[in-house]
Order: sequence, then C-alpha cells, then structure tokens
Amino acid sequence: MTTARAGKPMKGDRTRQSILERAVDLASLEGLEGLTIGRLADELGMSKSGLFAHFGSKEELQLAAIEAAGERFIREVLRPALAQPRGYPRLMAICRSWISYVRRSVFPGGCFFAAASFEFDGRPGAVRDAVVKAMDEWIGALERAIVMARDEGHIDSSVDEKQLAFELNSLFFGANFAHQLREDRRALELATKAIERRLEAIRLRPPTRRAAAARR
Amino acid sequence: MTTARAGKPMKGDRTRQSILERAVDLASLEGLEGLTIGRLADELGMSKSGLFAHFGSKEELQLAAIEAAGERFIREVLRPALAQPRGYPRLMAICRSWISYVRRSVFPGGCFFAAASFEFDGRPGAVRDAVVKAMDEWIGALERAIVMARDEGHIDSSVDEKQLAFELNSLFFGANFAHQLREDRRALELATKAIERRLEAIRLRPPTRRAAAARR
DNA sequence: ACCCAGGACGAACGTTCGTGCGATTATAGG
DNA sequence: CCTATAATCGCACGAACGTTCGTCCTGGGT
Repeated sequence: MTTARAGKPMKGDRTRQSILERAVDLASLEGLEGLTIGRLADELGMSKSGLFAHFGSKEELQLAAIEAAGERFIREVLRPALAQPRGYPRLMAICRSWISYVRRSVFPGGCFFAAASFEFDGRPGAVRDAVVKAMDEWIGALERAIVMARDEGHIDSSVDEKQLAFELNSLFFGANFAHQLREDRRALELATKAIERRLEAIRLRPPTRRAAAARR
Repeated sequence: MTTARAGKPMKGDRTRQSILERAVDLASLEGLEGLTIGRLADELGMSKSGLFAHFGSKEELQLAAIEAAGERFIREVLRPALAQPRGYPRLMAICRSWISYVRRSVFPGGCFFAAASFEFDGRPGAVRDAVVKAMDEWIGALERAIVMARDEGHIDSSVDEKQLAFELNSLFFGANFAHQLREDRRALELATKAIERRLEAIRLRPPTRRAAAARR
C-alpha cells in the first residue's frame, strides 16, 4: 500500500505531489512532450531514477500531470466561481475567474489546457484522450452554467448553450494567446469587454416594481 | 550563389522547397520542436546530413518552416479573400476563407500558426520572435480590413478594430480547437454563426432609394 | 568536352532521451 | 529499538537527438 489508512500522507505521496506541482509548471512552459524527466529531476534536486520510480513511464507522468493540472484549475478557477448563486451571477463569475486565472499566472506558461490542447490535437494516444476528456468536462461545466442561467430566467430562452459555450471558450483562448504570446497588455481588457457585451445582450432583468407598474 | 540569375531554380532550391513543404506538414502535426531532422529525412527518403546541409541548424529549419507556412497561408487564405472588394465583402471573405482553410485541412494538423503560438508562448528565442512577427502581421491584416470597412461606411463608425480583430481571431482559434481536438463536427458551423452574427450586428446597409424617399 | 561548385551521402561524434536494475538509505509500525 | 518495506540512488543501456566531417556524384557554365 502506498497510501496510509486515514489521512496521514506518507513520504512517497508528498514527494509525488511536489513532483507533479513542478511538472505541471514546467509543462505549461515547455509543453507536455518537452517536459523531460532529467530536467524535472534536476530542478527538484533528485535523481532521474528516483523520480522515475514514482510513475513507471513518461506517459504515466504526463497523465498524472494532466490530472494535477485539472485539480489546480478546479481549485483556482471553477470552485471560487461556484460559490456564486446559480444563474447569471455564476456564469459571469466563471468568466471573470478565467480571466483572473491568466492574470494571476496560475500556470507560469499560461493556460495549461490551452497549450496541451493545441499540442496534442494532431496525434493519437492516451495523453490526447486525457486532454480531450478534461476539455470535454470543462466545456460541459460551462454549458451547465449557461443552462442554469436560462432555466432561472436570467438570460434569453432562445440561447443555445453549445453556441455560447463555444464563443466564451474561444474568447478565453484568444485572451491567453494575446496575453502570453503577443504580450498585449490590453488583452484581458479586450476579452472582458467582449464577454460582458455578449452576456449583457442576452440578459433578462427581473422587472422592477416601477416598470411593472408603468406597464399596467 | 545558390539562386540562378533569372527564374530557373537550381536543384538545391527545388529540394529545399520540397523539404519545407513536408516540414510544415509535419510541424503542424508534431509541433515545431517535435519536428525532427531524422524523421523528416526518412519521410523524404534522403539522408539526415544531406537535408541538414540545407539549413545549418535546426533553428534555421524551424525559421524556414515558419516562413514557408506563412507563404502557404497567404496563398490559401489571404490572397483569395483580397480579391473581394474592400470593405464589408472583403472582411467577410477573410472570415469565410479562414473557416474553409480549416475545413480543407490546408495543414494536416490544423492551423500551423495556432499550434506554433501556443507552443512558443512560454519560451524566448528566435523562433518565438518569428511566430510573434507572423501573428502580428496576421492580426494587422485583419485590423486593416476592419478599418477599410469602417472607412467605406460599411460598418458602424464606433467599431474598434483592435477589439473586433481580437474577437474574430479568438473565434478562429476556437474553431480550430473544437474541430481538431474535440472533433466536434459542428465546430465550423458554430464559428460561422458567431462570426456572422457579430458582423451583421455592426453592418450599415446603404439606404435604398425607397427608404431615402420615405425619410424626406 | 571539360571542369568544378555544390548537392547528397554514410559514418561517427557527443549529448540527452526514456527506461531498467541492484544496492543503499530512510522511515513507519509493532 | 528493530525490522520490513518504501523511497531513493548510482549506474548503465539502447535509441534518437542535432551536428560535423570527408567523400563521392552530378548537373550547368565555359
């Protein structure tokens, strides 16, 4: 057994975790394929073989890194936004949280999943499958937030969640691109404006008492 | 001299060109760093050293590949659209041309420049600089097309070209992502709809004679 | 017809990649 | 404190990497 019965993490697990934190940072900079075991071991001050023993293969390391990146993403982006009340507030919170996630450099090389998506969109294998799964879950979460806003009557009932989720995600990736590669300091501002305008345009405001009275 | 005086390409130039065509295809699938000289030589049925001599270093090969990819992009995407009259028609033509460029698989691994952008957004060097330059030129061309449409009075005068170019480019990247990685068969349809709605909303139609008369 | 610049080659360099295999050290549980 | 076992290490391997070198072959210019 590598895990203790109750809550007390053993040395190996702690090491594994710290390896993965570094691995995720490095992969966001150099790519999941550019991530190298020797380099990673050096940065952590341990031997290649000692590090390697935790995973058994590079592919397993890559898969574990994707999972660790997913946990960080959920902790830093999704969970805080889910604290907002469902509907329009939560949808907007997710968008703001994503922009802030790039601004705060949660991953030093920009969005881990954007990088992984474009790196593996051209080759088959287990790593690609894991990236696809992660992105499907993310887009799914976005779509659910949109459906909720529609069900709550916060946005127009004709909104297609697949369409809107596609557009929002595109703007996120575009923001990451302009911010990280082009070093456009207005990138996040442009993205925020685009998102706000898109969402405001479909927003339904609960009728105020005054307006309701005037309509009679 | 490696180039003949007038128009007749020598053997070396022809070989170099065919190397680059393959290199660009391979790089769109495996990335510019994943592009390997041995693998490339194998696919072309020539020796590593013979191929290598054409470039002198891997970095030079990468830079040449970026340039070759740029030429293909201009030939396949930009030039056809520039045949349309300036203003709204040309702007729309560029957008349609981009979507069609993904559908036609001009690069087998999806948009070469989207892949390169996300691959090199985290590391310094000459290759990154070349990618940045290429993307700056592309975004610049997009912005110029928008400014023209504004100057021609085809779209609302309050349109910010930087804002709109950012949004359109984001949708292009998003389309590439959904199409290539997620294999969403409706990806290009979603992107097209988003683009059309965004552009239609700012479009100014020349007043018909009937409407002009009614206004008097 | 001759000549030679330059294109292509095979072999080998040193390095780094991912991966195995004992040996050695650290540590958790009785 | 002792000991079983988990964690880490040193070392080595074959393959592939980018790169260099010396040599052959050949097509174009005179």
